Amino acid sequence: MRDYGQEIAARIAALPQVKDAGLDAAAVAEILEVPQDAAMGDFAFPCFRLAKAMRKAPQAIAGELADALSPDSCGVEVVGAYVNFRLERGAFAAEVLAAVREEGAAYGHSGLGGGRRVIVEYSSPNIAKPFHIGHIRSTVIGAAIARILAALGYEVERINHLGDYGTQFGKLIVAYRRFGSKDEVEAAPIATLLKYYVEFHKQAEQDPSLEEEARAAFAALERGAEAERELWAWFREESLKEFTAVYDMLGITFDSYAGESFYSDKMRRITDELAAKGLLTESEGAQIVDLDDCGLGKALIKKSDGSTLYITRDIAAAVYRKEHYDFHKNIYVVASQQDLHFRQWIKIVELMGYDWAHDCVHVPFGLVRLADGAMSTRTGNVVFLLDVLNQAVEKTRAIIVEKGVLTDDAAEDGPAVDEAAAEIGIGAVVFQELHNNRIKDYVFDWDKALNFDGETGPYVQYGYARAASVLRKAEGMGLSCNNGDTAALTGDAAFALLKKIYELPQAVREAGEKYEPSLLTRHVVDVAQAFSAFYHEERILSDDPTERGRTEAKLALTAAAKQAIGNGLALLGVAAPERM
RNA sequence: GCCCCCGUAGCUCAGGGGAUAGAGCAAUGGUUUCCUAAACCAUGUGCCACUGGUUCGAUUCCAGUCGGGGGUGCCA
Repeated sequence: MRDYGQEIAARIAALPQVKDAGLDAAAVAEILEVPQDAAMGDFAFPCFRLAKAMRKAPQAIAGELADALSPDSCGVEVVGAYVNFRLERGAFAAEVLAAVREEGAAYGHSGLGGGRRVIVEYSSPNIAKPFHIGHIRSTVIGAAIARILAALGYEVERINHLGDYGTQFGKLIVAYRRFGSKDEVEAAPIATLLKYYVEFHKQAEQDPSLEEEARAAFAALERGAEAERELWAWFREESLKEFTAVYDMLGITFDSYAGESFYSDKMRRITDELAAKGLLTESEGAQIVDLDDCGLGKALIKKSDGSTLYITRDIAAAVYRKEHYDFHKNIYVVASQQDLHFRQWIKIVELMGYDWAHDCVHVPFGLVRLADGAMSTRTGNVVFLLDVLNQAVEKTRAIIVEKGVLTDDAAEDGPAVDEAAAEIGIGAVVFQELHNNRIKDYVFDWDKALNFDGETGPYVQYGYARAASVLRKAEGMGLSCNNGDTAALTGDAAFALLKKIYELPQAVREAGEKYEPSLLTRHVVDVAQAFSAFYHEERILSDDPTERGRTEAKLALTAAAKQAIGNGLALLGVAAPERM
């Protein structure tokens, strides 16, 4: 597809006045903007920056540039210090529709990545603890980033760095030995293990020696003690079963579940290497790397009892991944709380002499709170993800039944209502998670989570379903959506929609470059809003033979809007129902 | 104490040197003999936390202040 912004930038940059001012096409493209008010035009070039070099008022410069440009374009006008450009609407429509039709499900994708390998680590729950609403963030944001990068032509490796190691397992082992029961665990693994975990902390408050005992149990596990190892493996296996059910609901997959335990035998090498490179020093009986000079404090590598900490595991994991995958980028979708942790270990890897330290990227996100305070598995103040998903599905089912369209329309499909309720309800939860800047903290609110009006997943899905419905009817009427008279698409609503569709690939690219799925989510909302406005403003279907060319052009636009919305939703991991 | 992030409409949030600062929710009014009303249209609100600096121009960049959150050695 043509890049209109680049073309206009090139034309401006070719002008002698602009050349003399020292601006090349890339610099002009950087300055060129899209006016916030569409009435101003489609692209705008502000002339303020030329004022110094040309020693003239910006307004005068704008007039001069417009005069120089106008012989080969009719869509140029001057407003104040801006040169505004207007696209030729019919030709633009033909260009965009052809591109979407040709690229289909790959519209918005590109070869930017050139097949370079990128690791995305996400989700990474702690085994033996249930998924709460806080865990949805890494899971859903990470999966979206992975899909977006894959669409941009990177070879993506998805890693679930399971929290399947550490002192917490010492706690569980101690708890299980003190008051656990095998039957109870097997009946409901995560709920039971969580109960033990909570009970452990309650008892540890009375008897602090339990903490010591737990540390000892983990130290034994790390040494490879048979009994501890067996219990640990059992806990891991049982809880993984339950996680898989949630991932299935969300449609999320991984290429590797190599978690912390996977690196348990790869850490000796790291601590040896740190010592050999003179980075390790002893302090209060523990081994540390002193990063005070970089303003990063002191990083604890090895505890005084000889066991390691997660920073050592992260370094070992990074070294392993570089050797095993030879990544171009190694991306960690992990809460912003761990910012210092990442800055510390990435700095340590750099000090070890590995220049690829700079290819390790922490992609942080803000935390989820409840109205009555921080969520804590330990104290039981939690909202479970499964409950949220189920409630969203149930509410959706109620709406579907109330509306009745789906039950009548697709009664012969039988499970159509179940399927749609799942797609829409879960889609709503996922979509909302991807709607805001990931760095923002937020307070979980049931009413908001179950609101399906306005800028929400169901709103976007509804636009998609309506487009699908129009296209189904058109097919029944023997109308095509593959051609038509694009002069029918020069109305404001149609043109606004075309521009949003045209901008989708750029939104995908920016979302990938900034690891910020919300940029894509917002754009998909824009496309859906533009389609809704178009749908209301202009009647699409008509059986008038003299109107056929115009009707088919509108159908082509409807098909393109459906494709753009569908492609965007697919990258976000939200289903696109054909009916709702 | 020190470090990091955030502060924009009643609420939830976009925007991010430049043309009158935008959406959604909530509120009010309107739109269905017409392609799905989970929709569309209309109406109102802003010392863009504060103070200073850089700039032709700052809500946007820089410094400081205040407010909120997070982190800050034997959890992850």
